[in-house]
Amino acid sequence: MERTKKITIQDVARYARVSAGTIDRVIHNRGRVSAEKRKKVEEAIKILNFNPNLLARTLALGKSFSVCALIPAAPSPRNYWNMPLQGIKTSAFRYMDFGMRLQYHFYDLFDEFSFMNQAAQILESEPDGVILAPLFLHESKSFTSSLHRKGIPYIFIDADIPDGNSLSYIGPDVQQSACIAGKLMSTILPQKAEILILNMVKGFENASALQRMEKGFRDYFLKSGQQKNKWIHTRTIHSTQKEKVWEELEKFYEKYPGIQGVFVTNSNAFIVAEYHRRNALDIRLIGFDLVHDNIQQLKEGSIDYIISQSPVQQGERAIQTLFEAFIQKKNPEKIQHVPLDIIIQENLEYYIGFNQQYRFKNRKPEETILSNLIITK
Amino acid sequence: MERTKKITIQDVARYARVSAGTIDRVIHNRGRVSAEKRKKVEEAIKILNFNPNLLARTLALGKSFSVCALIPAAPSPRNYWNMPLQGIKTSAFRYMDFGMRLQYHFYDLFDEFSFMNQAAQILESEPDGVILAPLFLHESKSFTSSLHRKGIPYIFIDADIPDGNSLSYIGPDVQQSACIAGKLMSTILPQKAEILILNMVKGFENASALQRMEKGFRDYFLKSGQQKNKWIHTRTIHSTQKEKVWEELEKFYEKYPGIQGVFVTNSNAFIVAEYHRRNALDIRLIGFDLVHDNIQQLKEGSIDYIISQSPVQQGERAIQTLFEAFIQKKNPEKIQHVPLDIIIQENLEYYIGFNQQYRFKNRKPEETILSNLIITK
DNA sequence: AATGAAAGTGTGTGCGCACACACTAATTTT
DNA sequence: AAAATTAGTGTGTGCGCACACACTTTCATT
Repeated sequence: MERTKKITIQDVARYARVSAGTIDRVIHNRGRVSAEKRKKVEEAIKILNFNPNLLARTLALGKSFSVCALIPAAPSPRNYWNMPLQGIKTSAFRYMDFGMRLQYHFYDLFDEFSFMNQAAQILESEPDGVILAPLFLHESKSFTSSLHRKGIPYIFIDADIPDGNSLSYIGPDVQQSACIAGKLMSTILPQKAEILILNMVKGFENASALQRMEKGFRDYFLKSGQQKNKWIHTRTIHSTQKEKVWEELEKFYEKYPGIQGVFVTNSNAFIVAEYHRRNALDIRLIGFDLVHDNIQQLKEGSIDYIISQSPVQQGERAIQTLFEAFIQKKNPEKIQHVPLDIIIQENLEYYIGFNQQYRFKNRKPEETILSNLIITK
Repeated sequence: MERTKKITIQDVARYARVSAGTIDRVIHNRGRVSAEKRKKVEEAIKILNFNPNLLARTLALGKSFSVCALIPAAPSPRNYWNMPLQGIKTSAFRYMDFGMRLQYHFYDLFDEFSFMNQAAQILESEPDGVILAPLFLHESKSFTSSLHRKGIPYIFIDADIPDGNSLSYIGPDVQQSACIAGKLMSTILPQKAEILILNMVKGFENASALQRMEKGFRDYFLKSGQQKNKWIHTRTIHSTQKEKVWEELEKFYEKYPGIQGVFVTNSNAFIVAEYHRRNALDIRLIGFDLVHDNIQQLKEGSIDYIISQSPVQQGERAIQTLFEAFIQKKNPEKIQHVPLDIIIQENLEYYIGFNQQYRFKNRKPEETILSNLIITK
């Protein structure tokens, strides 16, 4: 714990034989510096390897950055959308003293209007940055173009809308994750098999993601030369309600009784798993995301593989990216893919434990984040 | 970017009708405060929800924390040990302004003496914290007990030596990772099969880890009721030299020609993969860690699965943990398991890409970290 | 009753930086 | 040629905190 010294602006000033003010002008390109001294200063900075102290800078500026997160509401603590939220919360909490202020805006997964509503609120509050999960394609596009017009940077998480204007996309490579699903499916099915790709969406969601998902899955079998042995169907059920889905499944299985494997393209695999279990169907099942019900079904063997797309990390990286952009003036990578984790019964506990660590670290952030906020001007 | 205001020590002082100095005394338990005022202050802190600004505090203290990392040297950039190092570097860089000073001490993976040598140097420099990969059991124990005596906290990464004194262990659950290997192996082998667990160690390494590894692997087959159908051998080759290993392998395969799957318990699976390829042996292979040669062999199909134990993250979390312990006075979790990633040909690219992000973010940290260091007292 | 120590409290300075302001010297304007 | 700009530079203050120090009050000691 010794007292050490980094090069400070004063050291540079002494070395260049000018005052700290001049150094400051050079650093921030504020002009009002003669060419001669500017050169001297730049030299000194280089030679002494001066790096402004981020703490002092932030403290002196005393600015704060408001960040809005626009994500689906998690109706229960077990819901998938709690996980990115956890990541966002913990990370934002960490950067609070740096002036990061976080506001959540939740929308109803099944209600475009709630999305638009919240989006409008965000636009009104004129934040410095936005993190959003663009589940509704059309509405998201409209929202982000408004943000772009206002010069407010935004980050997509979970799903991408490649529009060239977003600060970054943080999430899985959809096509790739589907390809992994294909590989895993092929390891648990016989040579010849009939497979179902099952989409469950309420209605008007980001359809291109579904297409890329399907492509990735089919591509695996194509690339590995199995397409002749695999008969792959695709079905989209426009609901995520248990009864409705079961009904549709019943119809489908009646028509295609030979199905041996199902790939569910979102986090609702457990609904299918339950159906299989109830009807004593021996069908392999692969799905996404470590939500509670999926975990249960994996434990009981009704789901074979779960692919997890680091949801907590997505939230963390989003905040981290904004922090770096605002405070450190970094230009982030346009695309930040997150690890895709393959979960089976045997490693399940460790992923759950890992998430709990996050939950633990994050005991009471929301009060502290918001109650401290007093806007003075 | 508005100007916002958090509760400051002055606000609390006004509220409690005392001076800032008194608040400070209460916060730091420095005594010299009457019971009456102490109570008032504590109340005020609670009511106003005062959280000292970490930036200002760090700035005012001006202390720095020296951290020593004791890990194996990475002879080439492709070496496994570069990955934890990357994580350590980037993370330490991030906390530089908080006073974190990092020093690397590398030891030869095959030379206990170099370990002891470096360890002695560390003890002499009396750092505030130590991160070490305890590959040599005996030497590590001796080193950490010295650290303990001196009151220097230390963190194990990669492998654990449960001694009750370490600040934390950050790494995989060895037994669990082996269990996953078992599961994966069982998906790619026929019902009845003969399997080899292959250890490759130079000599006097942390043997308990090997034992737990073997136990985890065998346990899987036990738990899943396959032990009667699987004949599992264990061999330990006391070398990691290609020729030597090949020689031993040849002998072994001659004796047991029925081997259909090999599980290599460290990052040297590629050596075995090459042997299989050269001799056109159709043997399934599972190993650890995304080192270059393993990646190659996975691409070419000579390795079937690679289990990766988030090496970069290990380094990051280690630094992060020390930061939190020093700056935020947090008590870290004693055991921090990292995610175990299952890598196949199809998701390989994404893990590599992910690592490259780190490498990119980390362009020139070492100069900056060390050259700024001037110890004044 | 005088002295001193100890307990209790407030003030002032510095951490490194950003920025407003004051000041000087060199131009330009009239 | 005097006045008014403007370019170029240094000084001072505050961000929120920790800590040294000065100061006041209390109470034991002689």
